[in-house]
Order: sequence, then C-alpha cells, then structure tokens
Amino acid sequence: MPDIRNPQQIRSIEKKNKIIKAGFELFCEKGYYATTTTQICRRAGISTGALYSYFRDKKEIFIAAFKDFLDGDYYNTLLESLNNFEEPFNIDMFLDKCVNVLTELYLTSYKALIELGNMQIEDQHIMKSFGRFEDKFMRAVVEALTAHDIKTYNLAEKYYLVFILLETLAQEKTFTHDTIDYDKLKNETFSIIKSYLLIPNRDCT
Amino acid sequence: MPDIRNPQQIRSIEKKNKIIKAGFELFCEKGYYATTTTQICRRAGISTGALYSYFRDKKEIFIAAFKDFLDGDYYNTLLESLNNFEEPFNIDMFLDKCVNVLTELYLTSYKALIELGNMQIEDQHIMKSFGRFEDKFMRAVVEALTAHDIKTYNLAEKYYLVFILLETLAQEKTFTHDTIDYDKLKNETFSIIKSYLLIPNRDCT
Amino acid sequence: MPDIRNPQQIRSIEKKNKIIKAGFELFCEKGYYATTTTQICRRAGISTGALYSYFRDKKEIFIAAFKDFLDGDYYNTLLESLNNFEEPFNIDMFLDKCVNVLTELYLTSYKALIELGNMQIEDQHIMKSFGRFEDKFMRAVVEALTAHDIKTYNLAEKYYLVFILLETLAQEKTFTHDTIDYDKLKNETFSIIKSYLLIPNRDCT
Amino acid sequence: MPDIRNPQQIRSIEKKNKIIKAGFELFCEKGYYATTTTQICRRAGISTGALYSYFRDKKEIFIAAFKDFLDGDYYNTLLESLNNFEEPFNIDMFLDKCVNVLTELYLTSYKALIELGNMQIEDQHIMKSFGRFEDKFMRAVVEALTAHDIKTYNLAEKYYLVFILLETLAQEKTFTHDTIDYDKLKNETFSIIKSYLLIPNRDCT
DNA sequence: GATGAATGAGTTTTCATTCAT
DNA sequence: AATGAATGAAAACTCATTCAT
Repeated sequence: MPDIRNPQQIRSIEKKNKIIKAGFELFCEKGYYATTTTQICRRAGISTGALYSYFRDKKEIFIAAFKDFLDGDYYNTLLESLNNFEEPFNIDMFLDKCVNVLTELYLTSYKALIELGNMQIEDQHIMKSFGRFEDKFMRAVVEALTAHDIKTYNLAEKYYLVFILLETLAQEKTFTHDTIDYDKLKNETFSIIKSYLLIPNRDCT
Repeated sequence: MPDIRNPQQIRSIEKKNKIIKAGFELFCEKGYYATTTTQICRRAGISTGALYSYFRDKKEIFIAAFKDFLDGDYYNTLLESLNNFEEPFNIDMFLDKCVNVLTELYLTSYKALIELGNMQIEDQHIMKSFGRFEDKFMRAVVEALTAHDIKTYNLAEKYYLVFILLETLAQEKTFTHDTIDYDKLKNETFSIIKSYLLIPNRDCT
Repeated sequence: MPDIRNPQQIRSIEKKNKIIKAGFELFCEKGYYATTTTQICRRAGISTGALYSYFRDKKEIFIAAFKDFLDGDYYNTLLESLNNFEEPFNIDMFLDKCVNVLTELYLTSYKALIELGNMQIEDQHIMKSFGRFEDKFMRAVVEALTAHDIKTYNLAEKYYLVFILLETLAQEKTFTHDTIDYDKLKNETFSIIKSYLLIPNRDCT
Repeated sequence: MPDIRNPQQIRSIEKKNKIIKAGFELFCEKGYYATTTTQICRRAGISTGALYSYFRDKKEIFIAAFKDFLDGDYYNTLLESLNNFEEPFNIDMFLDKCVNVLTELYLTSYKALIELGNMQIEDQHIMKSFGRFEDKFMRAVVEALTAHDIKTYNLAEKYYLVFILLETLAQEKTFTHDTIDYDKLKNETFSIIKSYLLIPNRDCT
C-alpha cells in the first residue's frame, strides 16, 4: 500500500500546491461533485497517479484546499485590509470595507464555501478539520472594532451578529433578490449595526 | 420519450407521494448527490421502472420534493403557528416562536435546504421553480409583525434583516459554534430586533 | 399462461388490425428498434395488456404488419395499377409507371422495408414468413410484360433484373446520389431494359 | 465531458483497433442494436471504462468500424484485385471477379453494411461521415472498365447500373431466392452488361 | 518516483412483458 | 376481457482509484 507522501522537498511541495490550487479553483467553479479528479490533474498539470501519492482520496483534496484557502495569502490579505484604515476611524467606511471583502469572497468562492458548509454537515471529519470560514473573518472584524468602540459584554455574540448582517448584505450584493433593494438594505443594515454597537452614544437620559 | 404519468387515481397519487417522501427524506439525510435512485426506490417500496414513470429523472424528484415540502402541510402548519398567539401580542414570545419554527426546520431539513440553495445557483431551471424557502417564512413573519407594530418605510428590507437574525439564531441552536453561547446570542438578537423594530417607542425626548 | 387469441369476432379483428396498422406506421417512421410497444398501443388506442393478448411479442407485430402490408389493399391496388393501361401497350409509359409505384413505396415505407430486410437476415423465422416484398411486385411486372412481349427462356431471372433496375431508379428518385443525374439514369435504365427485353425486334440481319 | 484519447502509442492504437475489430465483427454478426457495449468489451478483452476512453459512445464505434473497414486493407486489397488481370482483358473474367468480390463482401459484412445503410437514413451525422460503401467499389470498376472499353457519355449513370447488376448477382449468390437460378441469372446479367457496354460492337448496319 | 491506461463497481435510465384489479 | 401500473433485467455510461511499466 503506497504511503501518502508528506513532501519535504521543494519540488514535491510545489506539486502538492498545484493540486490544491487546481482543486480549489474547480470546486469554486463547479462544486465538489461536478469536479472530477481527472480535471484536477489536468489543471494541475500532473498525472492521476501523482495525485494519489499526495492525497488519499478526493475528499482530502477538498479539505486541504480549504485549509489552504483559509490560511493562504489571498484570504489573509483580504482580512488584513480590514485593519488598514486611516485615522480617524469612520465606522461607515469600515463597514463598507467589510461588505466589499465579503462580496469579493462570494464572487470568487461562493460555490466552494457552500460546498464546504455542506460537507461539514455531511462529514464529521471535515467538520472537525476547521471551523466555518467566518470564524476568521469575525476575528478580524472584532479586532478592528474593538480598537475603537467597545462593547464589553457578550462580545463574541455581538460581533457574530454583526458579521451575519454584513454577510447578508454581501450576499445580497452578489445574488440579488427581486424584492429587496440593495441600497435600502445597506442603509438599514448599517443603521442597525451602528445603533447596536454604539448604543452608549444613543442612551436616552 | 417515455410518458410521465400525471396520476389522477388515488393509488397513483399515493405512490407518487411515496416517492416524493422517500426522496425528500434521503435528500435531507445525505444530500442530493449521495442519494441514488435505487435508494429512493427501495425506501419508497417501488421498482425502478415505477419511479421513472412518475418522474423524468432524478432532478425532477428533487424539485417535486421541494415544491411539495414548501406547499405541504408540515411547512404550512409550522408557518401558521406563527400567527396563533394569544393577545396581547408579546414580541419576545413571538420571536421565540419564530426561532423554534426555524430550528425545527433546520433539524429536519437543513441538508436538503442547503442543497436546494446550491442547486438554485447551479441550475437556472430550479431557480425559477420556486423562490427561496425563506420567502414564505418571511411573508408569515411580516404578516404577524405588521399586525402589531408598524415600520412604514423599507419594510421588505427591515423584515429581511429580522429574518436573517432569527435564522442565525435557529442555526446556532441547531449547529452549535464553540465560541458562541446560545443564550447570550438570543438575548443580543432579541434586543437588536426589538430596539430596531420598536425604535419609535423608544424615542428619546 | 394466457393464450394468444385468434380473433373471430368482428370487434376483436378490428382491434387486431388497429394494432397492425399502428405498428406498421411506426416501423415505417422510426424503424423497429426505435418503436416501443407503448407507442404502438397509444396509436392503436388500446392498452398494453390488450396488445399481448393478440401478439406473443413485439416481433410478431412486425411480422403481422408486413404480412398485412403485402396482402393489403394499399400495396395490391398499387400493383394492380401496373396492369391498368390503355392499349396500345407503350413500354416507356409502363416502365414509368413501375418507377412511380416503387417510388411511392419507398417514400412511405422505405425504413420499414429495410428493417424487414434486416430482420430476414437476422431471423430465420421472419425469413420463412414471407419472401421479399419484391416477389409480388415482380410477379405483377412479369404479368404485364408477358402479355405484350415475350422472352421465353430464363423468364424469372430476366424479370428479376428488370425489377432490380427499376428499383434502382426509384431509389435514386427517392434518395438522390450526388454523382448521379436522375434523368440520365432513367434514360440509360430504360434503354437497357428495352434493348434487353426487345432484342428480337432489334435483330441484325 | 470525459476525454477521448487519441492514441499515439502503439499499445493504445492496438487496443483501439481491437475495439474496432470486435465491434465490427459483432455488428456484422448481430446488427447494431443487438450488439451491446459489454459484448464488444468482452470480445476485445478490455474493460468497460477502457472502451469509453477511446470512444464517446456506441455509435462512434460503429462509425469508426466502418471508416476502418472502408479504408482498411481487407476492402482495399479486395478492390485492387479487380485491377490485377492478365492481358488480354476478358470482360467475362472481369465481371466474374466483380461478383466474387461483392459476394465475399456480403458473406462477411452484409448485416453491417445494411445497418450502415439504415443508420445513414436515420442519422444525418453518419450520412456525412462517408459515402455509401458502393462508391468506392464503383470507382474501382469504372477504372478497370474505362481502361478497356469506352462509353463516353453518361458514364457515371452507366457504371452505376452495371454496379447494381453486379451487386444483385452477388446478393443472389449470397442469399438465394427460391425462384431464381443463380447460373441463369449470371448469364443474363453478363449478357446485359456486355451488350450494354459493348453496344458499339453490335451496331446494326 | 512518475505516468496514465485500465479497471469495474456503481449510476441512471429504458422498455418488453406480466399481472392484480 | 380489458386495463395500465408495476416489474426488473439489462443497457449505456461515469469516475474514483489502482497498478504495470
């Protein structure tokens, strides 16, 4: 039984990365089931046999591809961009940036992210492999917000809701509903978030 | 092209329903791709041939199963229950009910609902077949809220956000995150929604 | 085991004929393999079960359909028309008529006739069931020609060749070759046949 | 869409040829519809998957088998043999050779040739793929005859008729009619062809 | 190590034939 | 007798995985 290589050598690592990249692209384009190993090999420029010396099976590629995505430059740079703002901190601009980041994410990777969600439900193994992609995004948002406006209690839960609201907005921007007007939704969302996060400032006396 | 029976007789309708039921259950349990027609036949207690005399192909079963689900007693009774409250209207109890309804939905059908979302993205034909399942839910919520508390502008967008927040809560109840405490999330969510929907009542003077 | 009915009653005979008619039409339109029993039943206006009380299997319908065609009014009237000419006998007009008859035959029944040929090769049983459809046509031609011009020896073989030549012409009329000019082919064919059949008249002295 | 291998390597070409050979044999033996892909695989000694990596579907095998047959050694050698005669040119011997060539053709491939004809009618794609098998045969006959005896006008049509007559003879040799005596038919056929082609020599003065 | 041809179990689908009503 | 729903064996085809070279 051939062992799965854990590549140390540069050439090997490069090859493994090519597989991961190709796999991720295809999963994003067509989803998990509609992507065949042959397609992955072709796009990665490797042979079928080679694939199976780096990964035990197709599912492992999927997992690796997501690990890689969540830890990779693309996603991290995107997240870091959230924290690059010029003082003074303007919450509207910040929220706008959040929506843009999420929107870019959905435009490139929606199908794959959904598939990931699916797989997590179907497959305990994948579920354990990593939290939902939003975890990292949330942490970035929290970090940025914490630096400027503080809600001391229920932090995780508060920001999770903020994240959900932003995500909703980004989804709407990406996949429009007939009955929803994006600009109005944006106004409403921002107004909720601001009133919510900044309640101290709106205290009635 | 083989004929698809459009059953008039009770026996036939029952059989078609058995297929739909079996299909829906399996799609919920394992997702669309992991469900085979053979499994559907076995669970429905029919032969392969019979299945194909009621449905042109597997995808049609999926569509029918969802049509049936969204129009069926189970979902509708669930939705109607939202409007059965004793006066005076208590918004906390109402929101609780909403979360419970969504939670029950996710517990029984999450995988299938996700798969539906997927398919809608992949497949324009399915997209047209019915709006997203939330549309109906939202309408029910709007109806109930409208009767008691009025937000005159951006109604659709406002209630959409309320829906999203409730859905988030229900999802959390169903599929727990490590970092989130459900009760706290519930408090926060309800407080947002209430402060949001009831702002007029809370006007500072 | 249900016996195959040999229908005596008028109603039964009518039904059997409807099956035969429907089957023949469909075999002509789409060929044997592309025709399903269900289609035959639908066009005949009967139930699947009924079909199998008149015919043991699909092949029997095919055989019956051809028996019926070869013995039926359509074909026989067509053949008789060969003999309805006004005196004096004009061989060109007669040959023209022959070609027209064959052409009509091909236009309506080519696919079925070919399928018959096929089946005769594949299936000894069908082979025995009837000679090739041309046998009857040939006899009609022979009859007409014999009445006016006599070649005493090798009659069968001579007329068979004449038949083949006429058939060729009709086929060309029905399904054109790129390289062949129909009018020229007709001239050549007629000239062969005439010089062949009428050689006595052309004796050199 | 799975890739179809276009084999360059000898081993691959050999395998593709094994499939074509097995397919052609089976099509000749039982016809297109009665031949299953499984049978082709078994006879070719390959797996189902392999078959589908060389051909997109069953029909493609059929087409390839015929392309191969018409362009292949067997048929070409047969045709070339028509032109290998010792001078002086003897038309009887030449015609005999023609009949023998056609007879051998029918004995080995009749069912497949018929099926090809069928398919050409049913399927425009196949129709375009190659002219009827007779085209090539005719060209060979024309070539041989042209070298020795000349009919200057309506050449194509004349030789087409000659071809038809020879084919008839070969068919009779292969699949006997009850009412026809082969030797007599041969005499008659040859006499027609000769008198037809050589009419100049028989001019009455 | 690498290759990519080969495998074959597994899938969807069809349709002649049967049989309960 | 008639119906037409049901059957299920058999067909075409796919694709993750293996293994000879």
